[in-house]
Amino acid sequence: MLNRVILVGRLTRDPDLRYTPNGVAVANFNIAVNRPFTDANGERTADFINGVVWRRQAENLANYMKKGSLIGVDGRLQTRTYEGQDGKTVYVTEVVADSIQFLESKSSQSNQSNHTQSNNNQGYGNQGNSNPGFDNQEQYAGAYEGTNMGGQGEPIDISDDDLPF
Amino acid sequence: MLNRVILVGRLTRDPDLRYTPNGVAVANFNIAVNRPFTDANGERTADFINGVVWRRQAENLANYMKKGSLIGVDGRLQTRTYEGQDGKTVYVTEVVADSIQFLESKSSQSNQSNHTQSNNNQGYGNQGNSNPGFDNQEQYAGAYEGTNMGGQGEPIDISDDDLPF
Amino acid sequence: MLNRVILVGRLTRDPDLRYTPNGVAVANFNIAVNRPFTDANGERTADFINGVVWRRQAENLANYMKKGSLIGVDGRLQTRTYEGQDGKTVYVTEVVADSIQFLESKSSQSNQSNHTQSNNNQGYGNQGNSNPGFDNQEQYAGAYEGTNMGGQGEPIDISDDDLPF
Amino acid sequence: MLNRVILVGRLTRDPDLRYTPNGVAVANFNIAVNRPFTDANGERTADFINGVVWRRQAENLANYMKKGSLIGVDGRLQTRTYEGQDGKTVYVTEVVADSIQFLESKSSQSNQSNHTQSNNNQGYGNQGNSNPGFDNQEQYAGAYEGTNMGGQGEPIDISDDDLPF
DNA sequence: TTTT
DNA sequence: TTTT
Repeated sequence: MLNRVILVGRLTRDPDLRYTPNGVAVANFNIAVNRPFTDANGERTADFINGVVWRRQAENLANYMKKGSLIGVDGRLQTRTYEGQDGKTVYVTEVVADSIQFLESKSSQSNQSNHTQSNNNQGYGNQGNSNPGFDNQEQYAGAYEGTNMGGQGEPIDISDDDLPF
Repeated sequence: MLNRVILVGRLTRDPDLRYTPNGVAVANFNIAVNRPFTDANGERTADFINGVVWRRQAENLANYMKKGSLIGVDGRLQTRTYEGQDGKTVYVTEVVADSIQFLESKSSQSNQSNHTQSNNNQGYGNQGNSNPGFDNQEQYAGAYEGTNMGGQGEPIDISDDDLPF
Repeated sequence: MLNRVILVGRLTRDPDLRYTPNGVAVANFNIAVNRPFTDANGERTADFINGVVWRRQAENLANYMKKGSLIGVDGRLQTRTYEGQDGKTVYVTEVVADSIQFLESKSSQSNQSNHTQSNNNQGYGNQGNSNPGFDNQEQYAGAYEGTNMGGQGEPIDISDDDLPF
Repeated sequence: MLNRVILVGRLTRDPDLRYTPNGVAVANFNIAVNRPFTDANGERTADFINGVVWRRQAENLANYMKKGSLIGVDGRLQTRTYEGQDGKTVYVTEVVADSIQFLESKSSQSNQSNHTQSNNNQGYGNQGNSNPGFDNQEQYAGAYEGTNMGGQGEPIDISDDDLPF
């Protein structure tokens, strides 16, 4: 059934990249999407939305985006439940991203310190081919991702083919 | 910021219509949106998504749709928190509908009993004018709503103006 | 870049199914999407939007939907130009469907004559396997398609696996 | 009926701001939306999509965005026809924007000359109140618009209330 | 348990 | 705490 979510927002923390036992990359993230209106107290508010993305796009997200980065997300809304530490069922609603567009590169962001390695994706030698044979149409969605390493303060869309992996 | 959700799904229960202290109608609902694929066990699964809709559309939803009805939803994704009965913070993600399209009328549904009044919207004398001066553009979104009282088993889109209130 | 279109509308004519020289199925269609408001003369109007869909979904669309059928479309907006018969450039904007949801089956529609074969998809012996090895993720999108051969006047979502090809 | 389009792209020319005889602002624009894949020749291609936006957002678009600016668009797909100079009917498909998000301000763009007044919105004394009483919910959509006059090369979302008109 |  |  029709199920489509499109968001533009800022990462509220660095993406959390992990690998399944089978070596498939998956990144969890949370973005703040500012509301177009102020609340009763005249404060601007935001919605804080959880998302998940898989495979190469997960790795790209973790490698190029960090807390504060602006991204566009095109995906589906999914729900799941799990048992909380207190034994109660917890209900989760999150966006499973089909594609993520980088609207602002790390290097175009101001408070660039880089002495802290906030990137939580270090040293998995098998990243490059953790997803062999990923040559179907879904790949194209992956190419939504753009990035920009030049720091000229401007988002650029580049193809997956141009990314360094 | 861009925040858009579009869903087609079936109500998992009758819509829950209430009124704010100021007399503004608001309906909560939950829809099952079938996933386009089967899970690991070959089972078709669904996402169960909560939604909210306001004013006239809330009343229309409660009046014309019920558990099992198929609807289309166009809205925004919002998050909020509240304190659970155990004092813990509960996180809620739900769709705030800008417009709802009725894709199947009550009368076109099969197990039509109608001896049970499952409709939980009875006898609020102020419904009709609970939203005076609602004559702005947002009204047009309201007109997304279609309904169909003839029971010919076919969705019809009609304007708010054609609805009996 | 983000590019997403979601529509619900009725086919203004039977889908036009063709095959590329390589045997890939492609269906062109046009849907009327009713506007949520009336025009200056109080008339309800519609937008008439062209769409294209590929492969198995093209065949399903042609096989199960016809003029008047209600469908949901999730896709991308694309533009192209061609040279008209008068030598002038013609600009085309159309939706390339990633997935199509059948919201009303042929059999649930009223003026069912069936003595005319309005279906323009006849006798291509190779349909069934015109797309061998179509077993990637894009397939799941295909499973958005539902159909309903029972004629009980109600849309049903079934998996591609349940379709007779 | 459901009709939703979401795009992120760059203006291919300066927005064209005009006023109706009644003094209502309307801006036409065209954006290039890069496709996520390369064509048969390995070239990256784009779709060139026409859009329209009304009232305050039209004025904001013309005042703050120019050729090359990156914007997000949330709207509806509409079609219309007109008679061409050769007497033939021309079919137009365009996006009517409900809201536009500024993802890059003029000042954050590099080739900033500003000695040419590319802004085609000059001196209409009635702009400020061309839309009296525009204080309904649709206004909030207007607040999607962000801009950024500081030139720090970073998109900012601000409320309509913060805009200098 | 929040971004700018 | 789930629809068909």
